[in-house]
Amino acid sequence: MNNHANDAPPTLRDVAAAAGVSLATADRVVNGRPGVSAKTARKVHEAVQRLAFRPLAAAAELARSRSWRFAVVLPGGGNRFMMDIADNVRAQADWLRARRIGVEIVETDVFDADRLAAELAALPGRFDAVALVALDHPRIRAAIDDLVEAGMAVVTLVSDAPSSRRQHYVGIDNIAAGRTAGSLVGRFLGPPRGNERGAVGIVTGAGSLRDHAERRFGFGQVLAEEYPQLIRLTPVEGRDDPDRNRELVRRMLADTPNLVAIYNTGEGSVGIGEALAEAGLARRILCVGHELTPATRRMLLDGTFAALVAQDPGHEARSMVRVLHALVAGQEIVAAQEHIRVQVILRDNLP
Amino acid sequence: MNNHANDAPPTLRDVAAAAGVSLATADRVVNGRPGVSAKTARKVHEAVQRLAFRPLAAAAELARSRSWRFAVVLPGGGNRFMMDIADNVRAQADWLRARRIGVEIVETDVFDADRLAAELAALPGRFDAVALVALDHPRIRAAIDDLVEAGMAVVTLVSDAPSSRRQHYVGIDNIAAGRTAGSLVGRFLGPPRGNERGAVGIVTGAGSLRDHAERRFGFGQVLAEEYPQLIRLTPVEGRDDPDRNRELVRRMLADTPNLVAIYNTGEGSVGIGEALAEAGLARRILCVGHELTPATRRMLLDGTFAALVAQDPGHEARSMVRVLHALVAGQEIVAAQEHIRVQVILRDNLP
DNA sequence: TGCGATTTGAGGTGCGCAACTCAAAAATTG
DNA sequence: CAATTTTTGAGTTGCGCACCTCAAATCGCA
Repeated sequence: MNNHANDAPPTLRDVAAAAGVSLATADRVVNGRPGVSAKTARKVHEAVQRLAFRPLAAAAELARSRSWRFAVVLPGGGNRFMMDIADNVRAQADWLRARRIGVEIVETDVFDADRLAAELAALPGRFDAVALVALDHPRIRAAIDDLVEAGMAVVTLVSDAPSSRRQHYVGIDNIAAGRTAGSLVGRFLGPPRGNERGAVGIVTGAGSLRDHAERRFGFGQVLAEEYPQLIRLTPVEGRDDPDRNRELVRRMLADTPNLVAIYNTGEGSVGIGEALAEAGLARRILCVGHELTPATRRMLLDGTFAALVAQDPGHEARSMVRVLHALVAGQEIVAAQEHIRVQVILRDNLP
Repeated sequence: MNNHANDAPPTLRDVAAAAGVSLATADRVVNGRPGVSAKTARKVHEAVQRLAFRPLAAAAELARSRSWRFAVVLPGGGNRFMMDIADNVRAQADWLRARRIGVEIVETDVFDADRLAAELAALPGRFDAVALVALDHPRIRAAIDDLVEAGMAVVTLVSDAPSSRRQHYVGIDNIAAGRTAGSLVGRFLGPPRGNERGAVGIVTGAGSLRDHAERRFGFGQVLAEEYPQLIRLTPVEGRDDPDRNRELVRRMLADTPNLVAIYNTGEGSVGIGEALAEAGLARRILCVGHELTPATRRMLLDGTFAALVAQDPGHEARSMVRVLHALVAGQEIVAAQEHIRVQVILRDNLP
């Protein structure tokens, strides 16, 4: 199926010759510079098509000789998953250096809209592009739009702000993630036994982050549609904090004798495991949570958690950098490569 | 935590200056050319460390001005998953051209060891590197070792030949994949009801491909350890052919009144779905299979299959090319990026 | 026809590195 | 010590492209 077996890839010089124009003109057309008549431009474009010309990536990059500065705005406060992302960005240091890309990680309180907005407003001029964990808040949306207005490339990370003008979102479909968790809970519990209706507890981080809200929504959807025999308890907010989660689950266990499962939409699952262990109910109440951390890995192995719904922080860190680079350098984004999967992790397919 | 805020990355020229040697000497050391005293080499290495020097990828690639030819040896015969891999390789055409990499896809009968070995023996000279779906056979192992001996980079794809000297394997851990399928079947079936012991049918492709054998092994392991109440039927071989599989499952249904689940280690799941539909047993017998194709996607959506264990052919195609390129160009392989995940796909997290 | 505006060609420079040559300097040897 | 070998420096070339200048050619229009 190969057309031109002729090995050496064509250069811009070849294109110019094939089009019957000078190198300068071919260059003007290919790089969209002005001062070329429509007719000549067409000749060049045809030659590009015919020869399947692609500028050699290395030569183009070298000649352009630009360097880039990216900012990555992450929530501070020891969130394990966010630390994983930061570590994975740092792990790319060599790769980034070799491409003249400088990345600065900015830690901030993403729950404080004013603070985050101020942080964002300080970025233009100092950076060419930003990735941020977005808070779904009008002020943040406006701040993002201002960044785009200022000519920066902006991508959201992990939690999206779809109504803003951000160019790209690096993260999972959180409704699908919630639905997946719902299906796992429903199927793992199995068909109802007799007339007893089991109750399912929902532990969540905070109402203001879009990702958690979407997960709750997807989870509720599946349970309502497919497993109507299950009673969904009102979600309790533990702000991703293990200690708060422990306390909340203690109370949940005390109040709900028919509790059969717990779903945690966010971090701090270890608190849930502790509360269950105290009550001697580990492995007797089905638990499904999110994200693979040392703590959740342990609880998956010991059976406290039956499954995790996860996204790969390494993939996200690499994808984010690639996307930012493609955006600022005007390159194409390989959609399939940048699609972040909703992973189901059982004890048996732990990475 | 940044050390040298000084923005512009150091060049080899800077390294030479810092080490107090000439550019030529610095170049000799960095590129491992002979004729440099140990003492001088040390000085240069120290300067490289101190300045955190990395050759600019674009400049190095441009200067080397080499082109590469890769061969990808895939099984012919319309296997959907393999076609997906081929398509994903072709989809990288532009990316590959821009890096002077030519890829040729070679279709062959990987089940025929002699034919495959002959095909492999013809590669040296014409190609710099090979990726192949390996048959676990002494003759193939020898053929792979010959390729490596001839100086080619060799990676196995999808099915490994660990005892050969191939430099890398691009694919999933098939034992883990089988275990995952086993856990899904066990958990989805739920606790035993009364004294009835359900039977689990196993449909497999062929004994000679290592990937299928490993999946059967992992599946059997989990069922034996965790779900002893389930009876495992003797695996039946359908050679990944839907028609054969349909016939085999027809017979299985006739012979096994207590059949509760079917696991297919390979392709051709659609035949299983058809046999179940004929018998009016779709959605009543739990099915778990492998790989996401149009057919399995449909059966996942209509509930015939409860889950799929999958690997991402796009990821594998891209990873394979990256790894081959890194191997021939002497670059580093980013292990985390190249790790292929064992994915669990439910109706809710379909990509 | 002649004028100015537009289009095109020719050529140069630099990006950072790999790879090479040749001569000079230093170290090693008999 | 001289003769040799080893090490080092200085310099060149080319990779393919982006980006620039300047002059020549062509065009449209009055």
